[in-house]
Amino acid sequence: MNKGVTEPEAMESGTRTSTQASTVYDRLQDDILTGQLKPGRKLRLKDLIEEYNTGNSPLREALNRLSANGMVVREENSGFRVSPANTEELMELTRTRCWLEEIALRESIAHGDVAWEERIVLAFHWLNREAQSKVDNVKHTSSEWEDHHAEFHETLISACNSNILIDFCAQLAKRTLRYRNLVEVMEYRYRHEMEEHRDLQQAVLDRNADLAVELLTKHYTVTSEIVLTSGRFD
Amino acid sequence: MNKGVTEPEAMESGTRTSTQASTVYDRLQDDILTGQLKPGRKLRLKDLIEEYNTGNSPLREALNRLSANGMVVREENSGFRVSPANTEELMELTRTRCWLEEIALRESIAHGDVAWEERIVLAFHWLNREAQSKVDNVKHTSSEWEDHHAEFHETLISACNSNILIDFCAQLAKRTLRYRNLVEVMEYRYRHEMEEHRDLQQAVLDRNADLAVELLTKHYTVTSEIVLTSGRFD
DNA sequence: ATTGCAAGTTTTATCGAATATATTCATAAC
DNA sequence: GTTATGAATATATTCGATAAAACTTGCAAT
Repeated sequence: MNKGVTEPEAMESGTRTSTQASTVYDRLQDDILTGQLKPGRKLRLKDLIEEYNTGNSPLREALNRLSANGMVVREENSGFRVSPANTEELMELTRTRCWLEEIALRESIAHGDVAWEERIVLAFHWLNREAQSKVDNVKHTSSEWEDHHAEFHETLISACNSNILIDFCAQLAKRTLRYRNLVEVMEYRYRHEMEEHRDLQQAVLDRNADLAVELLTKHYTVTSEIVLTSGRFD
Repeated sequence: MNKGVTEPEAMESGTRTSTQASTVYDRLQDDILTGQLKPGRKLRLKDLIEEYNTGNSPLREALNRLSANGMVVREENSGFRVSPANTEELMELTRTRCWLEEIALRESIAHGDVAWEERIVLAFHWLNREAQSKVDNVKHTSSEWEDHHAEFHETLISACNSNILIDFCAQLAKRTLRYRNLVEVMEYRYRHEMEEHRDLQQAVLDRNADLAVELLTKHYTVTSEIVLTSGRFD
């Protein structure tokens, strides 16, 4: 509109240094993960441009990034859709996640230093606290708890000495989270997760790798099974 | 221009059903993997538009996809560059690759069926044949051998029952290949790779998981070390 | 010399329009 | 009824131009 004057002007939300493609990427990913955008749903460019109040190019760039991460599938010459969800994929995700996190956890336990232990203690503390406020019926967005939960699990494997592996695990965690958010019933969360996390943390701090791996694997497997029986996808 | 008649017209290369963004994606990836585009190199849009004879949008879409795969790094508001290469990353890649392929190989050996065995035999045959023609000084593009090589390793782990894991391994393979292509001296290939592949194949067909894993791990580790001592990155 | 600033230049990111491709719908032939 | 055909419509992809941001350069002050 104006060239020389670069009016700072009311900019939606103070997205200073970030690019538009990146913010719409974040929002899209978030909406997919939280289940706002349902699996398999066609992503019509025109609609998204309206919905996310952005332009053609940034939107397409975001979608292209998401497609490389498996969040979205690209259909050559006919646009994009949210990657479909099905039982088989959740099982595959869980299986693979157990394999990868086992390695990452063992390596972390073998090489983690004191600072790593401290980060675990802190992450557990925050998770616990959040869980407590949930029990006490304090208003909390479920996403806050999810953030702390993700943070806790990330911290456990953060000393594995491979950022690539950490990144893979993060991808698996995200894609799994989507399934959890697809089942409406939230009951499944009120099982013994607090105890599970406590025991897991203890085993890790004790450097008891075998036990820790067993607990972690069971944690993921049980969650997956609950989700599988609670929800119908595909 | 014309609608009903779809004039074929001189179209660069017969890109029928594929989109322009995808073809430039393939070419870019190829040029990065083969080392035509050196690590860390700035990717100026204007230059690439010329070089790849394409437009702004498809190019940016391709770059965005590549950035999600770690082939290219995005620098918010200042474009793209080829991901830098350094000793540490190669070591991390190799380490991670050994971990992941160990799992994938063990699973494949545990669950692979007869068809899988046949695919291995075939893949090995083609690789061997290609290697032979190399020894005989028959003209061969190095990429042909690389294709067969990749195919062989992919086949070994193809029965692991997790496409996600297979995909991760493929990513690691690609990113490792780039380092191999960075060292000009090709001598490193003329070691006992043929024997290594033969022994590996044998162990796999014998369903001797421990031996197979040992051979595979050594194969990757040795290659990595040779590359590390032959080339200087970072 | 070094730092700070401001115009000018280059490069990136985004927009709006044009083109190519897919999809739908109606009609006709079997 | 089912399949084939072709216009009409919708949608995706790409182009060319504009705006925004980063980077450079030159000059002035310390």
